[in-house]
Amino acid sequence: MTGVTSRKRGRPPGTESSDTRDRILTAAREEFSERGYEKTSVRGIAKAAGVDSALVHHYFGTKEQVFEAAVEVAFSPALKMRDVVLEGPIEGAGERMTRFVFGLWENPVTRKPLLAIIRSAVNNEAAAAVFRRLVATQLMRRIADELDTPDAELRAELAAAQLVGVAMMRYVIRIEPVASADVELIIARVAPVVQGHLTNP
Amino acid sequence: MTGVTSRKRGRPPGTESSDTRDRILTAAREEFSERGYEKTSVRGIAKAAGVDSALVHHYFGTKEQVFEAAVEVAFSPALKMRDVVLEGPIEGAGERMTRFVFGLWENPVTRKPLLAIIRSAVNNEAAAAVFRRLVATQLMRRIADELDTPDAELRAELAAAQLVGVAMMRYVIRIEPVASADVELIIARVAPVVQGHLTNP
DNA sequence: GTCTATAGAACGATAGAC
DNA sequence: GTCTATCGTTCTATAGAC
Repeated sequence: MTGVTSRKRGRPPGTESSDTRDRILTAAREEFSERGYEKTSVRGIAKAAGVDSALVHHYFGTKEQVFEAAVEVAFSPALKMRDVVLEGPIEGAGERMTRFVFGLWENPVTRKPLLAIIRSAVNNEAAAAVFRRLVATQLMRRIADELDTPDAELRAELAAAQLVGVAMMRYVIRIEPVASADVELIIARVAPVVQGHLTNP
Repeated sequence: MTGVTSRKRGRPPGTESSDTRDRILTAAREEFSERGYEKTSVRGIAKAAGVDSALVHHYFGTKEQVFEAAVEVAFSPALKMRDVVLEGPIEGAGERMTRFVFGLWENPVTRKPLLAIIRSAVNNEAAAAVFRRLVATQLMRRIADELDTPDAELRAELAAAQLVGVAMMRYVIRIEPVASADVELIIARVAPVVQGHLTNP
């Protein structure tokens, strides 16, 4: 017997194992973010994680369930964004929102699930649903609730569209010069546009 | 002998056949635009065109060459855009550019190759190269040449990014309410933003 | 010009041994 | 918990008959 307390013996159900699960998730994020849903294979994830492909199915089930588990981490920072944007005067909401989004994209850790979602949502309906849930229902609608303008939801989405578009050009397709431009220069030009979408007449 | 003039006999080389080639191209555009590069199969294109898959290879070679032939039609209207945007006073360039782009997207015929390019460019490097050639080198750079502002190229690309972002939300991912909003309402909000990117201080 | 047939490879998923 | 083995499917691409 090990020197633990007097609870039930053995591992509690549902916690399963060591770090293998996390290694698979990390590998899955890497693969999905680089290749998108269709081009990523369960076998490729398994090889990158140094395990057998059957083990991936053992932990997560189908390929779609692996994807959902891999991108789930993108939701907590995204939900934080709502608070960040709404704390402080409305005149600064555009800049706070722009800075927050570029902060996520510039950080290699948070960038991966975002890339995975955007690369996959374009060709896969399940991933598109994840994208919609992330951008629209969870985020923009709540921000729109705080605007008392007509077309508030549409405005919030057009603001988001500017950010999504820059992300596409800079991080996904990598078109120059926007792909290599200093991020502060981009923020300086984009933040007023986002602000304008939210609050201009 | 047919009643033609006295040139060489038979069909000139390179023109090959009737309308089969066009039927394949139309089917290819349909498939690539709906599924993206990876999920589209040569067999699926062949079936949609009512021919054998080997015939597709016969006409175009590899799958990648089929793709290039299918999206080639997107280039002539895009090149026309440069002229449309630059004819007339610079104060109206934003609206002309916005109207032109939404005109392409709202027309089901021109929408298909655009969808094909954007759905494919996100996961396929060859398609990404097509996208870059279309958006950046052919279009935005030339428009930037006409602006005598600092960061002209970056400005032109941020303007394009707003349009790409709206296209993603409205036509690719289909997020509400922007997916169903009246196009004139969207143009009214987006055109000033595009104009601002191009000419604001 | 259009097809049949097939080579050769990769895929998702499962059953079951250890 | 981890792996071997394998089933059934689908894919690109080519060779070659008609």
